[in-house]
Amino acid sequence: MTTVNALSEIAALMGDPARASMLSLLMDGRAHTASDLAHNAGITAQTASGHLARMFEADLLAARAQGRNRFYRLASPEVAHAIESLMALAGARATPASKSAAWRRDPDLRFCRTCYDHLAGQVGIAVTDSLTRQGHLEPRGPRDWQLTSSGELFCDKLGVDLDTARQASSRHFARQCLDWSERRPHISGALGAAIADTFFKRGWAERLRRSRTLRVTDSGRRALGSHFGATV
Amino acid sequence: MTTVNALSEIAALMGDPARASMLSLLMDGRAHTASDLAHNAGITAQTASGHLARMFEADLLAARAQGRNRFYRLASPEVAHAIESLMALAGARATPASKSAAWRRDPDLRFCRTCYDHLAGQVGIAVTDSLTRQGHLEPRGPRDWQLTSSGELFCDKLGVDLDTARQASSRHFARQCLDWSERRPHISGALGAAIADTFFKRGWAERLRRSRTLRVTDSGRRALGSHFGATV
DNA sequence: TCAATGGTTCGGTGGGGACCGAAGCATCAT
DNA sequence: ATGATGCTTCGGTCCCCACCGAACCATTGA
Repeated sequence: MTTVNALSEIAALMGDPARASMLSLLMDGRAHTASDLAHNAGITAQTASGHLARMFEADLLAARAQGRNRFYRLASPEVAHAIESLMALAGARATPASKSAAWRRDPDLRFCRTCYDHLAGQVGIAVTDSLTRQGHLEPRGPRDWQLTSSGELFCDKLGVDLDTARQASSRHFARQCLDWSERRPHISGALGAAIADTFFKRGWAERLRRSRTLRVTDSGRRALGSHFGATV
Repeated sequence: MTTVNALSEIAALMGDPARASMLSLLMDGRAHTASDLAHNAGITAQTASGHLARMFEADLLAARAQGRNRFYRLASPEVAHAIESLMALAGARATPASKSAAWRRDPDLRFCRTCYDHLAGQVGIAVTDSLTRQGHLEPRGPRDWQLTSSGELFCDKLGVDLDTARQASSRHFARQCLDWSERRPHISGALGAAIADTFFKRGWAERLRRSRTLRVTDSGRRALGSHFGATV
């Protein structure tokens, strides 16, 4: 009886068109802002806020506040699995993310920029992905990474000033920072800043005017390919 | 867009407490009369009739008229799987305190039950674990298993009807089904059904009246020990 | 044929919840 | 400071739908 009630409660949450629309968007596995989800569902922000709070309360969603924004994502692979199995019943296929629309506006800023003192945008994500893919970085806690021994070697070879980075004991060493354009975490903290410094020192990237936008140089593109296996 | 609407419609159907109660009863894989389902859900016959018609229209249920009675059953294993995956979410949400309270009332259900047409609960997990541990079953893709050559031998020795199982080419042969009480996959699909049939045929387990709960016989316990190396 | 039983259709009622306007807080920008 | 932006809370309206009473149809058994 209790399990039946729980079943109906979960299903009822997914059964509202607005909430289903949000969940469907979140099926891309990334985090989206509350206003993004509201706009996509065709409802006002205050209505969406209520929906998101209810789904968060039911552990369907996880939330993370960053600045003025509040990012929501699916709470677990099990949630995605349940949604997918419901979609299978309807004979519908999972919708891949259509990001072409968002890509058009301000492409340079989305490509590469600073996030305070570290790299963000597609380049920041590419660097982070490369480090994790090669086993240089592994998760430590919910919002941090830790550098593996191979990661230390890699950074030394690259010329990243790890000693200075480690002296800033008051700040996180390898922090996850959520990227607002890519909606995925990139590396920040002392290590992220040290990596960005390396990019500047070696002439791989340079700041534009007085903006956060960065220009990736030709040698920078080559470096991204050779050191990080990224084609940008 | 259309796929989102379809998702919300299916979920909304499962989101009503009365309908969820009916679906939960039908999870035993058998057919039940409309009045049976109505009584179980605690609603009048005419209300239940409306619910059943809607779920039938949405292809969640299949119906068969026999005399004055009308029997309803789940339309497909996919429906059962979707319900099971929602139950997994609901079970995860429950706090340990209330969870144990709910399960203390029905420990047998958690121990052994049918999930549509195959074994679930601790016994279902034990069988599945044994098969993988002995190398009879190995992962194939994200949600399937495949039977190894030693697995075929093992099934033959056990008396599992593999030929019939293979003839059901429209359904998955060895599917992973997430168990809501154990939170781990057990084996479903045609092979899962064939294994469950073997348990019934050899008198290792028997259905309890009007429920998904199974009783494991003494010989069943011995068989679990000798064939599957499980102490239950 | 006439009851008895199982199931469905119809009409009216009531409650829950989805929705938005307005207002209140935060954070970021200039 | 001042405004702009993102998110939330509060209050009130409105609509959908679950529910039941009553009547109707179909099958069975006498």
